[in-house]
Amino acid sequence: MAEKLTPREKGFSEWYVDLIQKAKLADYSDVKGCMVIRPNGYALWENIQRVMDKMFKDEGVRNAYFPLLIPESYLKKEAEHVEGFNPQLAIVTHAGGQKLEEPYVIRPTSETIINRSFSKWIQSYRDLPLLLNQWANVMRWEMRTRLFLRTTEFLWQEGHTCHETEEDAEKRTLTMLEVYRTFAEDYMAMPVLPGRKTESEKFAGALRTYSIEAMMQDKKALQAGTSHNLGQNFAKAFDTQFQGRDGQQHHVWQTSWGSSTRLIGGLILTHSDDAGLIVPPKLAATHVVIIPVGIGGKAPEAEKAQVLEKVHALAADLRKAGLGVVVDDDETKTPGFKYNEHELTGTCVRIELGPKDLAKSSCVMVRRDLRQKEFVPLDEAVTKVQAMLDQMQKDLFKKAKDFRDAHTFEVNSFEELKAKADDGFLLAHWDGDAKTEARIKEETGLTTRCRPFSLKQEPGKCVMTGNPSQGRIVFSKAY
RNA sequence: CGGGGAGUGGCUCAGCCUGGUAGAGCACUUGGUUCGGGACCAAGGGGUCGCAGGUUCAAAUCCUGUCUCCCCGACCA
Repeated sequence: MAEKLTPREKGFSEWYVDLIQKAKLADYSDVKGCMVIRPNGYALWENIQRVMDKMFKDEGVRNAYFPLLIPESYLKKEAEHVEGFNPQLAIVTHAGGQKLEEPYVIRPTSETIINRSFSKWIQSYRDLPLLLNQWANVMRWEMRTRLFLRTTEFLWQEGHTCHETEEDAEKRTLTMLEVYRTFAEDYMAMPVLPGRKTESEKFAGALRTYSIEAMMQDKKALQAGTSHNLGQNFAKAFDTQFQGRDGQQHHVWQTSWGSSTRLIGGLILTHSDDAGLIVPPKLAATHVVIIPVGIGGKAPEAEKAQVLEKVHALAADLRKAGLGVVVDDDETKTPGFKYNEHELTGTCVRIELGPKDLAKSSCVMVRRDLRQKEFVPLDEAVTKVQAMLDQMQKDLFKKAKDFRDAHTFEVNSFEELKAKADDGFLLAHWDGDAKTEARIKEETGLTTRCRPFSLKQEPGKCVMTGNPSQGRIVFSKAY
């Protein structure tokens, strides 16, 4: 007997692309490698922005904006940086009907142009720390693209900070990594491993790169955010100096950190099922959809009016509680159609309300991830929805974490590593040699993700407290 | 750039082998009946079959060239 395969089992990639298009999150564009983010998809981004922006501000970071175009010479000032990004650049050579004397690069990231400003703004240690963030689009000409996960143009935030000491920069790097960890786990319900990247995986121009790594439902890793300690590399290239407490000139110590619309891809790949999208309540634009039933065609007008009145009263109560509520009273569609439609687009909770419920002063509630009907008295509806959303947020995280833990293994030999190459996260010892890393990738398709560690919040900063993997590094196939 | 696959109404695809001037399902429009898990019936609108050559009385179909897209790898958030 052949088992019936679910869409995800048949082809994870196809399921993913199909879901994004069916849920109306995004489309392919005619512009190669670029995507069109539709309102459903953009709503997720807006919520990510809203939450993250608040977290940044709580850390003392302020928003600013820098130009899209960067003089090519700026990029060339930092040798590793230009070498790393060169193959991925889109370059503007003509403008105003003329060939430009110096081409402009469409930003792949903004360290260089921001440092140009930093070097003008910073005079003294009193100007430090300088903590900036920008919400922007960037462009990287990738060989292969995938909706949300890797597109030629993408939306992101990039934070850039300047500090007086190396220690301050390192603390900031870790603090922002912790912000990403918190956001991923507490809001996206996506468990992540914070850790340090290897030399070969590090950001071009950085001293050290840290990342958070998540596991998707196909057991592949997704780098969901990075935080770099830039040292003085860019400060030296752009001559960003300040007069220190000792009266001497010093180069600033810098960090940069970024996360992108890729997070939306991570959200989908972590939680969604064969019925469609599942969105953690804390990031959902629509928490509740109320579907009035028994209101079509020949239903008595009085009954219909009664149902609709109750539905709108309930919607008002839920909105008053701060929830995103949609009433789907479209009479041209059947309830069954609507159930499927809202499951596809990931509405967290569905409420069905019809004459039968009205008679009992109750309603039917269904949590998106469980899809089980529950009868709830109308006067308890609001508190019940809130409890359901809380529980759903927790359950999604737990489910994802259990999945990751069940697919994380310690391996102690190359043979074992190779044998388990498709099984998830492999914690292995590694001699630190880039050649070994390259050979393993060549032979198994595995890449190093990060060397995990724990982070601890202390007043005003965040510090590394230990290595839970006993010096092991995470190998995994990755997006 | 290598290895696969595909280009036919808005979408998914059949037709191609064995040439005869284009079909289905979904979606859309109109009317009617429906409406508690993707409703049904009827009537409509919409495509010169990726592009360019060639063979032929005749090309979606055969030949040559070309472009594009998707999947797997190399690059990468």
